[in-house]
Amino acid sequence: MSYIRYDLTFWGLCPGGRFAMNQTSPTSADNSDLPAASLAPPSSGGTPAFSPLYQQIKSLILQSLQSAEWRPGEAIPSEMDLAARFRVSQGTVRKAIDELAAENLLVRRQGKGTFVATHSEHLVEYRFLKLVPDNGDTQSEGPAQREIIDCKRLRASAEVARALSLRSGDSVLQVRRVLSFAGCPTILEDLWLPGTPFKGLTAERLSQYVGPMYALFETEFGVRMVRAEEKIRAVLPDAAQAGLLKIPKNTPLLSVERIAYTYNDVPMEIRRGLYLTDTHHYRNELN
Amino acid sequence: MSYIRYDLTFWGLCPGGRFAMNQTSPTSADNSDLPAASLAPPSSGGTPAFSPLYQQIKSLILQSLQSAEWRPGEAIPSEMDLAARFRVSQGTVRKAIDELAAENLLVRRQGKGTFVATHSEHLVEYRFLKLVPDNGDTQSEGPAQREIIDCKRLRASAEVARALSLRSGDSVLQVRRVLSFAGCPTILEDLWLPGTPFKGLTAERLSQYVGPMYALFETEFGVRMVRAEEKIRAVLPDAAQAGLLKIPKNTPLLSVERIAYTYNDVPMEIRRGLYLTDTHHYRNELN
DNA sequence: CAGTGGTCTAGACCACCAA
DNA sequence: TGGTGGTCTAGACCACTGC
Repeated sequence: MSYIRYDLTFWGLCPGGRFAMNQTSPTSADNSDLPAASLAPPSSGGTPAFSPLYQQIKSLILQSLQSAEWRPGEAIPSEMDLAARFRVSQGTVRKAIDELAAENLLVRRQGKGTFVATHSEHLVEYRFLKLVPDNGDTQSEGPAQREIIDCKRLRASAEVARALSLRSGDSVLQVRRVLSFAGCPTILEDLWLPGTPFKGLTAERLSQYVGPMYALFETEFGVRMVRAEEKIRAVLPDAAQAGLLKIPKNTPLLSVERIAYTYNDVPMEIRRGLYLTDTHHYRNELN
Repeated sequence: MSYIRYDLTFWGLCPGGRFAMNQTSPTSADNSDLPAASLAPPSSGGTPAFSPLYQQIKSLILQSLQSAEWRPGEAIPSEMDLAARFRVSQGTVRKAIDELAAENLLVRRQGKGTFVATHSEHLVEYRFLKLVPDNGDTQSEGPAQREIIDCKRLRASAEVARALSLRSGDSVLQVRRVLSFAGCPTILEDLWLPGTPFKGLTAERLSQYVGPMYALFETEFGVRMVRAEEKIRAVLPDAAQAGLLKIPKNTPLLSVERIAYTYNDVPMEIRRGLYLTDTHHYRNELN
């Protein structure tokens, strides 16, 4: 395991509370039986590297998520249990969980517990797909029909390698598929996955799986997508693309280039979608 | 003024704390000198209408923002002051402010205070504009050159009226402008504003003002945009649009239809942008 | 130095859920 | 009925800012 950023000791860099003490002269506090990674001394150069307790707790919870101590859909220990485990107050654990819930890594359910977020929850939950029908009625349209056009292993181009933090020439999986709504081809997607984490992924498994692709990644490969960035442009299709979407060549399309990340900002997927926007639109909310 | 939703009395609908009491038999608690709107009895039908104290505080703060008791850029009273004013603990005020800060209505600055968010802060802060240069360097590109093409008053079409919650035929202001980066026309915007709140807005004032348009709305008309929704499509320009952007007619463009809202989800602007995406892209983050 | 937001604790009670 | 998250309070101390 790797140590998290800043100190994990409870050695006097906490602003208040019962662990607070002189900032510049840490004493040997009662931290003999703290969780594993708590031995890095306070960083002694440059920035003070002050990290509040709840951030350290957040990092510890994050590590447990990463190491799959708790799996997607499962409940994590109660706030009181975690408070006892980390030897902090419930309020501190609560604040850590609050942030993780705000980032959609955890889901709180009153009376039941706190659960690891998952893409498999509601079968029609395409969390990262922001294309919606113009009438807004996602229900009547029903789930998308999916057709795998292609699925092959190849060597990463320089561009793909860079985006996925691989070496140029490493094995990657390339998938092309078409999504249709009400029989109408609407989305053409090309995606690239790093070969190693997705060993064993084939066109058959992709075709047979019911539910979002990210749910399959979770259950079959233990890869949970947590966050994504998209770059959107307007483009015209080439001949092959126009053919697959069954549209004239001069039809403008939305080009959506996505990079999806697992925990710790590790990129795990590149996806380039071409969206037909005559009956659908990309919906976004600004705050 | 209008009463906020649910009860504003502290009459026994608070789950815990010193005001907690039997939920079904509110007594005459010591609330003789509470803030103004605190006389609505607990709603006695349908849903229980339970609203936590901090939500009620949040609503009260929101009212003060709406009524311009504190103006954009100004500091609001300290947490302790607000706690005294509302007769709750600092922690409760803090939670209310936390949510408002998360919604970008307030900005916290440690050691200084809590401030009403504003669009005029950093001169180059186009908060709702997500178009960025492909190289990511927003600085080198510099601020956009703006040219007002047209600015006139007319009667609202049915469509515009509906989106702005006006009556068909009400006065609206229509503006067309072009934004250029490094001399290159990149964005063509048409926008519609309700006539009454923006009485006195002219092409001259738009041209002369330095800074984001939303900053002008704030300082000159007291209209603060808080939130927006966008619908994005790929389109081809018509002849006039192509001419203004100086592009061939078959250039695909991003069509970005935005509705911007003030406080309380009141729509105050429709904006339709055509974005040229050969050197720029629309950047979005998914969580 | 005083004032502000930020962190932490301890303890109480409430709403919701499942058994 | 007991356990979980949710709310509220009171009090302490810390970090940051500006006078």
